[in-house]
Amino acid sequence: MKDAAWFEEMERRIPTGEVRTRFAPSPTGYMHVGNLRTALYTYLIARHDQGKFILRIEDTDQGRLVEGAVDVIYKTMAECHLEHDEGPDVGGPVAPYVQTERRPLYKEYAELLMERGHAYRCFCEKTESQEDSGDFGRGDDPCRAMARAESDRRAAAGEPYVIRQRIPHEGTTTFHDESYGDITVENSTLDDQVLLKRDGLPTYNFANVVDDHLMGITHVVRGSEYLSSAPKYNLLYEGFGWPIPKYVHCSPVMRDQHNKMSKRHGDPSYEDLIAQGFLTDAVINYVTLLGWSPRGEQEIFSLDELKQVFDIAGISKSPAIFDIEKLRYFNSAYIRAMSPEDFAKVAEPYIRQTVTDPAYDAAAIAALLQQRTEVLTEIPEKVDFFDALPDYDVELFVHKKSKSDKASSKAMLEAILPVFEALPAWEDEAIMNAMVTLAESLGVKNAKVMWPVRIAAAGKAVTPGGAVEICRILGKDETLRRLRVGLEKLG
RNA sequence: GGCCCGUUGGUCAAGUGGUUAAGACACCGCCCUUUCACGGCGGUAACAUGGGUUCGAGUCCCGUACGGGUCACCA
Repeated sequence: MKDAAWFEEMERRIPTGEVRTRFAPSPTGYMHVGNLRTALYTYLIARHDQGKFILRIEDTDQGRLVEGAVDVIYKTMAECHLEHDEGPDVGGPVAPYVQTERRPLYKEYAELLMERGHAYRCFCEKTESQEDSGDFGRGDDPCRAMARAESDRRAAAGEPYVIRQRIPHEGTTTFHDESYGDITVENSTLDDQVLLKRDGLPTYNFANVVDDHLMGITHVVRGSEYLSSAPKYNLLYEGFGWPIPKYVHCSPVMRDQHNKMSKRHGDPSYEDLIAQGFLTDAVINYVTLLGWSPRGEQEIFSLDELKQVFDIAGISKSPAIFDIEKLRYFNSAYIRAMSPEDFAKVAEPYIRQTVTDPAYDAAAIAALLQQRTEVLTEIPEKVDFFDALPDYDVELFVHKKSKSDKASSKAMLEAILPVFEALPAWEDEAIMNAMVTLAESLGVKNAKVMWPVRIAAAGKAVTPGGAVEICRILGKDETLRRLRVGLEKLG
């Protein structure tokens, strides 16, 4: 064990005088929505107070490491603009930021705790069944009462052991959570949890306390599943004589009344949502509002705005059900708010999935789509008629509101065909004028001419943009061809 | 099962003893509109439940029900 000077040196390194929060994922795969929300809250709490946001990788479970998972974390956080001030890739004053690289530290602190009587070695066989292992911690672990001399002797002899926390049998422990308030539990309900595993690596609970303290973390933000282990954390902090950070426990994000969002149930992760055509900013905005509410009535917030207005007091205690419908609404709002150029850029790959003819201008099509797109993935199907006129049902020409039927549609198409043919310039205004003029001369409403033109041009009832825009983009020749196809269908 | 937490419309939620119980999504209706959409206006719809405390309770206390979490050498 290190001497007092070493521990003092560790204390001196700890940054003070600023808000410091950390996002501490374990690299087990993709970023699920609950994780993203926790990361977001953690980030916003730091940024709101001009504090530091730290990324720490919790990889103490050797059995669950997933290759490439750390990269997914970096990538997702960068995409979401959750830039961290300290972390494995950027360094910082309390490096390293990966728990397996901090391995020697935990042993020192576990021994310090043992020195102070708040922990002890346990030489019992590792139990496989959960029921058995549960029994141990309640205080009847025979090793708890073992004399220190014997413990030292067996350890020196190379006998494997774990280090357990010595929880008092009597009394109660109270901890304070920023949103749940004070919570008090009987110490007798707490178990002598393992601090240092047989493999020498710390358990999550122990590594967290040591790292959070050594990294100067002021706000511990995490899921509410850790609420019940919080008393044991307090006992640990007290055992070390360390200040207790502010706890912010967040309720889970649910898929329905009974189940958390989970990959197992087929619920989307952040990556999935993006693949489904959602915009990062919309996802961030929506997820932030799942379990947190601002003071006013504004709902659309940029990340910068969130940094200003986010406050811990707005975090709710009860679980929130993820509603993809509302996400769709946010997404459409974000799409509509984009500049036409930006939207064209993100929409083009989707447009080109079905509109492969380079003669059709993707930016022009994007302009039609922007006001009526909820998710990007619905774009290909919306514009597939440009490449190939669908084999549509002739009944589409029947439309009550414009008083169109098959006979009138046929008459209108026959009448507009020569007018279109004679048009010198194929532009919106000319196309519109042609149809309006025809309608006037025939004494019918504009819609009566425009309805069949749009149907014939697109071959579907719902289209992005009206008859004019569609004809313009199709070009004169193709429009005329399609109008003739329509006439054939109408007999 | 023990312990802990939670419970306002279908969903997200405001609300911190006195309100006609906000707002948003979804839904319905109307208007606008060359279709759809967008937009505008309006509407349906909630304090889990039983006891207290109080002049007065969604708000405070106790019980009940329901839901969730936790009880690993996982995080």
